[in-house]
Amino acid sequence: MPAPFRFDLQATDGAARTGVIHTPRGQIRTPAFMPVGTAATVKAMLPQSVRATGADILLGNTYHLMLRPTAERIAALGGLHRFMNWDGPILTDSGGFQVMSLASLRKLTEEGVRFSSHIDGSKHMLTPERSMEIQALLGSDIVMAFDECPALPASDDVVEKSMQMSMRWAQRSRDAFGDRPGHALFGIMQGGVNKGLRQASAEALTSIGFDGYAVGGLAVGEGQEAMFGVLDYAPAFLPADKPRYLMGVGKPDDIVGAVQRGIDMMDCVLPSRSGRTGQAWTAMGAINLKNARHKDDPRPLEEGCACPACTGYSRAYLHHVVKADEIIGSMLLTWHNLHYYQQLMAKLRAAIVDRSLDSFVADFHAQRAAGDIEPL
RNA sequence: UCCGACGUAGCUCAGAGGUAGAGCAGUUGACUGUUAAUCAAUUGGUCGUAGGUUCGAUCCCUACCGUCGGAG
Repeated sequence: MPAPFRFDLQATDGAARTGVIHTPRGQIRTPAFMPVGTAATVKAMLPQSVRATGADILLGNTYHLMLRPTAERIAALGGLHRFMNWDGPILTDSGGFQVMSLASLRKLTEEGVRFSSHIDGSKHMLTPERSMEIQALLGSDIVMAFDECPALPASDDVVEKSMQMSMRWAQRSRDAFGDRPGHALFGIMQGGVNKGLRQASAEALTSIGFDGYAVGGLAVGEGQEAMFGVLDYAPAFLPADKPRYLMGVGKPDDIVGAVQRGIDMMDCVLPSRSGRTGQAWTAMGAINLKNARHKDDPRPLEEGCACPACTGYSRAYLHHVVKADEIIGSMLLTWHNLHYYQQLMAKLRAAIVDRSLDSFVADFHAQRAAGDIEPL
């Protein structure tokens, strides 16, 4: 009998919360940042390295894995955890985001989404039921309801129609998910930047009942101010005793702002992707290692950082390997970025326990405002 | 020494009788539920040198210099 999925809230500071999500595969300390491993790998990282940065849980992706190598193949090979050699919890996105990001390849109906594979053009149908089936085949610990994520800005009319369909899909996802002890199903709130629609979406979801609730449809073009505007009210529409997951966010200052507003979980490709494109995230802000000013700089990327990139290499070396397209450049910067993100989450959790979040956030912004150390 | 080909951006090369382009490199920017080791922008040139023909030459002609190949 697997341990039940459970969220224990431990402390709050203002709207911010810290706690632990218990799953049969381990605990998730919240607020949590979840590295994205779309195609059964966090790019440029070994799973044990991701673990070493402090990650408790990874993301996988229904859309990408159903196309390649296929959910059935992963199931036959023992499930996604075994397949990718990660024994901690995995959250899988339902494919809803790809409904938007691959818009040119799809046809959307009430039934679901018919689309052409971006890999070989083959035709596929993704529905709430099929998404639940795929995520079950993968063995996902936290399953996301199948939704539609409209790109913003969009008219209220478009956002409302989309949200209402997502709510019908949420019910179908709930029905199809069934009873799977030890596995959680999260609903996804939509509604764009419209408070009334957000509230209606939250009510629809809570009346269905989920193990956790995601705030979807943000960080899709609306800007930070508008996103924070939604987060000023949206988390309070959701049950306090369930995890709240802000999907696809974000930059470090987005994360800090989201945590302040009551978000418990986040994921983003940014630390891993920008690690492959030469950008490092530090307490002083973003540093582009491609820039020529690092060419002769013997200092570590970030003084005091315990990651391999900072303890073993100079900025000059990181600049060199990034410019030379050496694989270790992607490895080191991704590692640093994930480490930085996880350190940030640990500090946020500690500050909430101490009820010192406001001063932590003030320091966070002051350090970034102070900017990079002087070039040599 | 002779014959031939070629000398155009940092590199590899297009190009056309009316004063030049690409790719890469360089320099920047972007990246938010990953179609991404991706994408975008952008700085570089008396077109080997000196003459000649022409209204006009980098393009045609001559010489020279250089590189490469062949012959001896």
